[in-house]
Amino acid sequence: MSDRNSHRHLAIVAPGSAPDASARPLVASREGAEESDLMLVGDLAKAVGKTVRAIHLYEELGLVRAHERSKGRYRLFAQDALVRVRWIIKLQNLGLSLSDIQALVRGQNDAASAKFAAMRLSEVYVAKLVETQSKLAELKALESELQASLEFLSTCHSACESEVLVHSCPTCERHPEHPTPPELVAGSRVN
Amino acid sequence: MSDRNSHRHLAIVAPGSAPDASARPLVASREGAEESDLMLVGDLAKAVGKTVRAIHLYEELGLVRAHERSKGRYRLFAQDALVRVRWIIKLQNLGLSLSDIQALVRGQNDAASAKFAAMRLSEVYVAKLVETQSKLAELKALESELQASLEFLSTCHSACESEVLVHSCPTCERHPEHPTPPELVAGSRVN
DNA sequence: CCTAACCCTAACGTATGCGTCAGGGTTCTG
DNA sequence: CAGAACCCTGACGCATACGTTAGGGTTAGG
Repeated sequence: MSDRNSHRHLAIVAPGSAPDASARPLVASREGAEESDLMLVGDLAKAVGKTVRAIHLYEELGLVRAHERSKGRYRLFAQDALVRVRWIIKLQNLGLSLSDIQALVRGQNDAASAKFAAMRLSEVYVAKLVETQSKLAELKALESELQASLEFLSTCHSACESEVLVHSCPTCERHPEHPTPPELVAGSRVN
Repeated sequence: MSDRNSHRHLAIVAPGSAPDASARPLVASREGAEESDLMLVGDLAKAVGKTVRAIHLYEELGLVRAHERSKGRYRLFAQDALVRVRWIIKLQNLGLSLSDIQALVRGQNDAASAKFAAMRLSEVYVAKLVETQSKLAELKALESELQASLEFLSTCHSACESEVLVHSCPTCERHPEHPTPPELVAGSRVN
């Protein structure tokens, strides 16, 4: 946590009309259940597990927006920025690049109606669901291969002698359960 | 497939001793069940779904080796190169970088015994198994979120009117099953 | 011998997602 | 008012895994 952020007050400047120049509490203390409305970029970053640089980048790309700026041009983020950045992170984990996300955001912003926006979003999510499911299948297959390989290799640990060299593995008879070694094992011995 | 590779013969040059300069069939036809022993880099690349450049890179990094070279310095790969490259690809899919794989290969080559090599390999595979399982968990969670989001969004499609603007979504009452929208939906509306 | 289709080496280019200065303000505490 | 701890805006740097171009041989068929 920003050690020194705990008792801060910043003056804001309203975005639309009257530039509220009067000092007003914006970033309150974090003690107990007391939660403030606005936060600095460092707070946002820490809350979502990203760096300040990353948040800056997202803003540059139009993926997040500060709710307002302090008099000193500090970015002041509202709570919904947390939701937004977490959303970005999830999309990244789903395999979207930042420019994919940029396109998605634009599509949402440009949508004439909520219904249309929902349709666009659905299209992307359907595609990603399919991709995710095939990734899942692939990873499950790899998981099985790893397990089979580890089982195979455990026999090497228990039944093989220290003098045996790798190059004689092809003629090894110590793996009754595995007539042929798993690919993850076979591949390591080729060269 | 290399369209023109189908009737090739290359003279080889032996690696160790007598440089067998006599012409000898090396890359045979691919028709029917006839399979040859050696292949050119392009054939290997196509067989594993990588580019020639990628194979070259793997060789540079010491991850694969051509069995021999033709008189004209063409790389001639044996069948086990297929096993090897597929192994490399699987390791990549498991999240190892090429230099991780390089280290792994060196570790295997340097291993004094088969048993020791097996132990080293096991260590890597155990770590990757754990990683893979947590990735699986993460992806499953994302899959569920996608499904929940799509279900939520389908209500938008069926129950929302075209005139409704996105900004009024926060007060929408059309989602009885979802008191609060899924994060993948909520995040798309913040800005 | 000619040519299409490959292959070789060397080396620079590319896209992504931040990391990392540099140079200079801002806030809040004491 | 001093100082620590942040924040701001550029802008260049970086690692990965190849892509691409350049310039030049090689193979095998016709």
